Amino acid sequence: MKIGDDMPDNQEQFKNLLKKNGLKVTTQRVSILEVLDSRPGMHLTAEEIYDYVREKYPDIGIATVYRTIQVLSELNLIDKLNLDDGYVRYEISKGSKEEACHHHHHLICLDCGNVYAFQDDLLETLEDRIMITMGFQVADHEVKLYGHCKDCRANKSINI
Amino acid sequence: MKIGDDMPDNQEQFKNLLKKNGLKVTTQRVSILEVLDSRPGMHLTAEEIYDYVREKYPDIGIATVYRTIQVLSELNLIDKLNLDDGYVRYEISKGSKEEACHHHHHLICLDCGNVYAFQDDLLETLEDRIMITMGFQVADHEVKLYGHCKDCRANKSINI
DNA sequence: TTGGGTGCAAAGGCTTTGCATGTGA
DNA sequence: TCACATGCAAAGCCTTTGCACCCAA
Repeated sequence: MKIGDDMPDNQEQFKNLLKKNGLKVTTQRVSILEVLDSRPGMHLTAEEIYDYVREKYPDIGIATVYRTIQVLSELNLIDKLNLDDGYVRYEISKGSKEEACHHHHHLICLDCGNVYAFQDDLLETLEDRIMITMGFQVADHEVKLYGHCKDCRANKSINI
Repeated sequence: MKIGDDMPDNQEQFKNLLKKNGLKVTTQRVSILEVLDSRPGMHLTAEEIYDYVREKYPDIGIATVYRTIQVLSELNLIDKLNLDDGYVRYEISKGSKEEACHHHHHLICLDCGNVYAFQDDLLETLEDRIMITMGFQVADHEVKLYGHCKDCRANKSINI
């Protein structure tokens, strides 16, 4: 789906979700979700979201962006990512209409800066072992693995 | 070792490390390291470090604390921990005089708030699998697992 | 109509920086 | 001596908040 398409399905679901929670459907909220929804896998800062929304809706204020981000986060429509660079980043939540299947585990390439997700099940083994060895029951996780992605590693070996 | 002891070994090593890097040995720097060194496993904010140092050295400024934290971090003497509560926390680095054996993986108890470390080797399996399935070579990690620690789980079952 | 939402600007809160003074080597 | 370190205060920067106006329901 191209950026800028109408995406009626997601928008309709979003509107209903807002109504269901006693929140109003506003142009601002829809525009912000649209920005995030049309850029899956991108990790945008509030400022970046603000800039994208202003392309279509120049009068929006940054405060509205922050407030909407909070709303979207509470509705589990977006996930937070903190790369410790002074910005909190957000991306559209992939699975989960009902349950929060937050995927707070990322591979961050030190070469190209791309951020990849990886499968939950790889973490399950780790969390099982933590339970066995430490008696610690994991309920949620935030895992950031820094390294070199497949593509960058391939490019490197070419350059040698 | 009690808080407040002299810890001549670590201090001496620290002083040499400063000199080796062309940095001056100052009362402030030694005091700040002492605060961290005498509280292993505690995760102190800059403000908390500032408060502890002022007990012995009331004239220190918060800017010096921030600048010294940066120095200690560059010398790999302390590790950063970000719990996303608006503060960056620091703890004395355990291993590693030479190599940075940063242990950026923590278990954070949602009940008591304690922060535990766990063994590196539990992550190795995960990182091996990431390489196999994704072709991503992990170089560093920051892993935060939130849940319920052994003690809190024990206390809970008593209370039922 | 009307209460929640928005835009603007100001305030908050952690951290960094500029600058004159202090001090370790 | 003198370059680096410090203390103070101001500034930076991201984010939140107060308030009057606006608008979806």
